[in-house]
Amino acid sequence: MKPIDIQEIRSLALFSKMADINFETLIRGAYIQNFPPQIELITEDEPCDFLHIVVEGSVELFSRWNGRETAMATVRPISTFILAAAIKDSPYLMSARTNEKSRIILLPSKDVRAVFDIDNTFARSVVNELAQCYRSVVKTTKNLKLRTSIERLANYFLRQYTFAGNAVEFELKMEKRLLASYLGMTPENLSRAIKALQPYGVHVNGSRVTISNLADLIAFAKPTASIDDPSY
Amino acid sequence: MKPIDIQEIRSLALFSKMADINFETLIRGAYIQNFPPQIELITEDEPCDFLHIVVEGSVELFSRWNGRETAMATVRPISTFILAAAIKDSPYLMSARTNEKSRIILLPSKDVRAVFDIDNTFARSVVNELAQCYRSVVKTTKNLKLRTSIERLANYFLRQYTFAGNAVEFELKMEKRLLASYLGMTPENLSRAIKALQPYGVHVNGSRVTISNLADLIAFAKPTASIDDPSY
DNA sequence: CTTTATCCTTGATAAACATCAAACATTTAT
DNA sequence: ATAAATGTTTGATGTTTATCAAGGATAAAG
Repeated sequence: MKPIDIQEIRSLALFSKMADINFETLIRGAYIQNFPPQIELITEDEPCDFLHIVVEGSVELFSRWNGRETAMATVRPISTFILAAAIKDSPYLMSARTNEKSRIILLPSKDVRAVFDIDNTFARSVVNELAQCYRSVVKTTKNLKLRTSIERLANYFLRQYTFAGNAVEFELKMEKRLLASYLGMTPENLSRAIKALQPYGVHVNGSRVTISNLADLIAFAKPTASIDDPSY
Repeated sequence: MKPIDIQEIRSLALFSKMADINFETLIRGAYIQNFPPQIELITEDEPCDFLHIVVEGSVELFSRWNGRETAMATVRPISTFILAAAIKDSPYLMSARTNEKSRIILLPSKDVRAVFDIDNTFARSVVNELAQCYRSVVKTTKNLKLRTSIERLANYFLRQYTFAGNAVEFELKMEKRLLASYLGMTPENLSRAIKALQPYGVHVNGSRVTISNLADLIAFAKPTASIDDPSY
């Protein structure tokens, strides 16, 4: 396991512009922990004690209601999660569990709020991060309400294609049942949705995805920046 | 039509704490306009020129994709909308239209960003507003992914019951077809969902809703703060 | 390497939800 | 007040998606 590179944390957009002394304050109170897979890190409705930073591995944000559960997002290195709850000192709206062995930095949310109160640059970085998060969830809502499950899958593949550097062959980064939950469908439905995309030149073998007819897939999926472009 | 009460705007959480001189700057550049019903105020994917404040009437935020359309939220006086786009200087993610005759204040987003850059108190208010917006959309996503359409309607009625001051009789604040879209269903399906709630003591006559058996409705709807409490 | 557990797929079925068309109600405009 | 336009409800039907059960593949554990 490689050591934590504090400079890498420092260079995150959220922290890169703040005063050294305030960054020091955050780091001084920080914990770093290694977690095995499938550990529930936080539970929704509980008070927010820490701002989390995923340094290695990956974390699933999910939510439960009435015995049902749904995946909300996957957080990968290096990024923070539950910033809104930490700043507002509100209960978590989502739970989080490790998907794999993960290293997590825990910043006491009390410290985060204290620094937020005195460091104007940090406060502005928080604005940018929150605005980004907000827009991301709005895109998710649009995706859910405006598209069928097959359309959501097709556009997911196209986003992964772009993320992989316009590679027509790439690996799924999560288990299919997790992908299904993330896309708002059952695993069985995902299996069938994959089949339904074959006529558009998409083939999935295990976790390997091959797009053999990009034009057809795009014509079917009709991707749009205001839903599918993460930087938009 | 009553005149604009600047003090009322000033007292919004977003503006109440900022320096007078900066509030002046915002107001100096502001336009106030009256719009008839069904006017499209902003269109998604267009650059964000103004932060909007609804002073009278109501505005529907909605989104289009591939010939489909869905209602995302309704904005009522007095509150702002599309703050994230204004601060980030990013294109709108949603379109907006007046639902009824409405008065809207338009603050040039350039001014908003300029004041944001110099007024630290305002920047912090923006954080709070954005965090609130973010959490609100997360709740919407949970509502959509974890509940059936009938469950969403039942919980909507309970939220309105609470909003009306625990009144078991209240008026729907929007057309049913808009409510249907907001809840992620068709108008036909909403009609049937209303019927499906009759056994739980919910009766709807025109726009008048009567809850005759609150306990039964709650038992069915299973409301939870982390989805249904707007202040959570 | 074999066993065991977990995940994935498939088929059959059921539930949820959408679409279409027509009747009915309500609102708006003349 | 009346006609026209728009919104709502209902019934019939079709599509989409979920559930249940079983078999097959894959990966982890002994």
